Order: sequence, then structure tokens, then C-alpha cells
Amino acid sequence: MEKNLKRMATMHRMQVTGLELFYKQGYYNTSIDDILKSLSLSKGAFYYHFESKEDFFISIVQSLIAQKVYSMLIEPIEGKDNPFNVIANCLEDALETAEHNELDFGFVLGNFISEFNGKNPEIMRFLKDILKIWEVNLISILQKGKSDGYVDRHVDSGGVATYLISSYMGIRTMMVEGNCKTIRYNYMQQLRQYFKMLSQKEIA
Amino acid sequence: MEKNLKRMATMHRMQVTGLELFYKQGYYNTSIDDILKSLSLSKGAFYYHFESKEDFFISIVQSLIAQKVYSMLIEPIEGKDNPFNVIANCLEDALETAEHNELDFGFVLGNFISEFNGKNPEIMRFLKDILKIWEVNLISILQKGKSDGYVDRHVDSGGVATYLISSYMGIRTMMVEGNCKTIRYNYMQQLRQYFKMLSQKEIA
DNA sequence: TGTTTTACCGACCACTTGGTTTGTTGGTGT
DNA sequence: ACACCAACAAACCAAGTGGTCGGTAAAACA
Repeated sequence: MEKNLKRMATMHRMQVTGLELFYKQGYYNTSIDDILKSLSLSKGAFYYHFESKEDFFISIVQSLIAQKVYSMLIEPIEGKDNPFNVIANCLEDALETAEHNELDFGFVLGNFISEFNGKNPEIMRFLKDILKIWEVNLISILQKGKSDGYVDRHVDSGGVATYLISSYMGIRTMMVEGNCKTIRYNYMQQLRQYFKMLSQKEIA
Repeated sequence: MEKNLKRMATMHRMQVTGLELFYKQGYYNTSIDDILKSLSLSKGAFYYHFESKEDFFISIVQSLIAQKVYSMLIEPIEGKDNPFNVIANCLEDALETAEHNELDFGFVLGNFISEFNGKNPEIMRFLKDILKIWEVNLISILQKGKSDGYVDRHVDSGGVATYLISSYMGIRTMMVEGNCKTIRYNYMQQLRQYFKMLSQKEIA
């Protein structure tokens, strides 16, 4: 067993508050000093654990964001149930989380993708990878839904997956404009109608 | 006639390249010097015309972004035709514009809303106002579509408007991830299906 | 017990930031 | 010919920025 316990603990603290501030204020608008001040740590501590600000952020993406996206948006929709139900419930949960001002990692992802787009290809790679995993997972569960008789066979799984992710990202952008509850309600309403349209048609 | 011609011209030049750089690199990641360098102008010129960086950006929002959103996303959908057709065509046009790396102002708007959310309430107000105008306009054209017999009477216009804007914002976020053409095609496909669902049902 | 190693401090560096101030200059009215 | 002023140039400033570096207390190891 490694004696890295202290090390890991400190790094993790830095990453957690780092993510919080980066998310709230933006990466470029958040200085390392900001993070260290709110942790009562010094520059020395930071550069002892991380090579650079960029390296630090990438470690956050990999150890925090990736895991959360996985546990909140991917794991919950795996199973044998009707894909439309589990997906809708999953997204509704995420939106509710978002409404309570907690970190909603689907949106965190989209937010950072906007911020780094065209500015930092290195970081973009990591972010896009996570997005891709989400997308692939949605596609596969939709495909399984077809063989299980939940999803109409003519449905374009890739198209639906893209549409789901994008509408979700977009609705989260809209939710910052206030009146979250109404927006969320409207969105879920439209989503379930959309899903009804894609469901396996009964034999007429 | 005022001799403000020179003044207006210079201000406009600053605003245009300002918007371009702010959009490409982000507001906080773009310095005034960046803008001035690419214009071969000096600090003196800038602070002669504008009070501050913030004031400068607000002037861009009001004189450039607002107008463009209006001319690209609002004016084109006014008329007596089937709202679903004109909206779909309008959004498709915007997405095509975006694909050619030109400024797509619906997305510019969403992008800045993300960047300033929680950071600058002053600027947020201006951005949200424009978004609101877009939304209200969509709602009103959908309502008119009902009386004209294009839109099913049970459709929740507000919900659809929100859904339209958000899915559009989201799809634009996705498009930065490459493969724009496929994503655009998928999106339009799903959108038109969605619209079909909301259309006036023929008397069965 | 003596010696590394770990984890951290804090002064310091070169550089950039938004913003100020003090010029300079070419056109305009008189 | 004159003063005048819009429209800019350019040096300058304080407050940050990411990053470096020498030092150090305490724990781990020998």
C-alpha cells in the first residue's frame, strides 16, 4: 500500500475546488491563486502536485468529470427496460440536480467544450472523448431497444442520440435564463412526446 | 449631416473585429490589445471611443448581435406560410452558415450567455433580452399557425419555442466536435419529424 | 540517531491586463 | 493665418498572471 494518501487527498481537494471555480468563473477567468486562496494553500503546493494550469485542468477532466458523466448519465440507462423511459428519467434527474445549483456534469461538459473550442485543442480532445462515450452509449441502448421491441425499427439511432445530447445541452443553456422549473417542465413534455413518436408502433 | 462619419467608421471597425475575436477566443481570453493590434490602432483610440472593455462589449451586443439575430432568425420567419416550413428552413440556413465557419448569431448569442453566466449580470441582461425576443417571436408565429390551420391546436407554443431554441443551441455546441454535415443532416431530419407530429391533423 | 524524502511555504520573476495621461497631428471654421 | 478640436499615438501605471526557486518542518527510512 502506497503512502500516497496525503498526496492524493491534497490533490483531490485542489481538483474539487478547482472544478468548482473553473465552472463558476470560467477557466481563463479563474487564476490559480483564486483556487489556492480558497484552500489556504500556496503556489508551492500547487506546482509540487501539478505541472501547469493546463495539466491541472486535464487531471480534473479525467478524474472528476469523466467519472461523474459516467455515473450520472451512462450507468443509469443501462438495463433491459424501455430505453425511452430510462433516458427520460435520467435526463429529468440531471435537470433537477441542475435546478438546485449543483454541478450537472452533462452541462459542465458542454460548457467547457464551448469555452475551449478553437482555443485549446489539447483539452478539447479530452472533452470530446467523454462526449463521444455518452453518444455511443445512447446509440447502443437505442439499438438494443429495437430488438427488445421498444424502439421502432425505422428510427435512426445516431440521429436520435445526437438530438438528445444537443437538446439537453441547449436546454441547460436556456435554464440559466431563469424560470428553470417551467423550462424543465416544457422540455420534458416535448421530449416524452418525441419519444412516443419513436416508439414501436402497435400492429394497427 | 454630422461629421461623425469618421467616428462611426472607426467604432464600427473596432466592433466588428472585437466581436470576431471575442467570439473566437472568448471575452476574458481576448485583450483589448489583441483587438487593437489586428487593427493597427492604439489604446488611445480605443478609450477615446469607449469607456471600458465592458462598455465596448455591450455596444457590440446592441449594434451587431441584436441586429443580426433579428435579420437572420426573426425576420425570415414572419409571414403567412406554414410556420414549420419557414422555421425549419431558417434554422437550416443558419446551420449552413455555421458550417462555413461564418458567424452564426444564434450560436454567438448562446455562446456568450454561457461565458457570462454568473460572471457579469450587467452583460447577461442584454443577452437574455435578445434571446427573449427570439422566443416571443417564435411563440407568436406558432400561435398564428394555429389559426391558419397549420399547427395542431393542442400544441404548447411556449414549450415548442423553448425546445426549438435549446435544441438549436445544443446542436451548435455539438457541431464544434467535427462532422458538421452529418450532425446537421441528423438534426434537420429529427426536427422535421418532430414538426410533422405537431402539425394539424387531417380529419381522419 | 542521522539522513533522505515528502509536502508545503512564500518571495520573486517576466509578462500581460485594463485603464490613464500626456502628447501630436491633420483638418475645419473664421 | 489663426486657433481649435476631433482623432488618434505612445509611454506609463498598478494590479494581476502563470510559473520558478530556495528554503523548511515533519515524517519516513536507515
